[in-house]
Amino acid sequence: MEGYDQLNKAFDSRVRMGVMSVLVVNSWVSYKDLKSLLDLTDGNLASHINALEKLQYIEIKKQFIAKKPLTTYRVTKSGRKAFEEHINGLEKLIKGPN
Amino acid sequence: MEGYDQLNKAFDSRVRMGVMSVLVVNSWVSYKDLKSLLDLTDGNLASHINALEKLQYIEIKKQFIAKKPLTTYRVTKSGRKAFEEHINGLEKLIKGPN
DNA sequence: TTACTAACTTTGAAATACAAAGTATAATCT
DNA sequence: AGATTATACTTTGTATTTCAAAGTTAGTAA
Repeated sequence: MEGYDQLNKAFDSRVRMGVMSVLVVNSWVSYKDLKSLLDLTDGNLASHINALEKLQYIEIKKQFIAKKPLTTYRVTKSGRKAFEEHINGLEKLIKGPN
Repeated sequence: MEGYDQLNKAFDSRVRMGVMSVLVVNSWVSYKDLKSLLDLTDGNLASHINALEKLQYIEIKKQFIAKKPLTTYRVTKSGRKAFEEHINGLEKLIKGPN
């Protein structure tokens, strides 16, 4: 099974796939935007973000903008690498043998 | 998030991705082969196969070959469709906006 | 001071994952 | 005949994960 062992357990989740997919193409996306983009509850988003942060796949920035708190996220270098590896595995799996 | 809502929860698993990937390109693959291809324990493989069968994504055939039991699996039409939809979602996610 | 917003955290229930051990059936060995 | 082996599960039990709902905190606004 070519590619199978390149699949990363961290991305065995629709939500985490969604978060990473957003973050690999957009830098510093807000909590609110992620929540609405992926249509999640607070508890759910927070726990997935937490998991990705613990793995150091994403990085967090907290600021006040227009006098309101704004938390934003971006993917780290190793997060990007891990995600690419996973995608790579998926592509191999999907293409099949040939 | 283009593609995000095409992701199928049923395939939020390395093992089920593996099983489906094998089965979309090979018809009637045996239990034993799946187990060794994906390097799984019996309990684990059986439960994932069970889940896929309940969803009617795979179909099971039981025979005796060379006087030994042989259970084989193939993907169903709707399983193939569901998997393709998922892959489609993944591809959209991965390609990003552009 | 009360209400509101962003962003969490906590709690708890349900679902999922997984290994280890046990089971059923038929075949083969002694 | 009795024991052993192979395939393919099923059962059991634990650990992990997922998720919603409710609660929390800090700053802002009326």
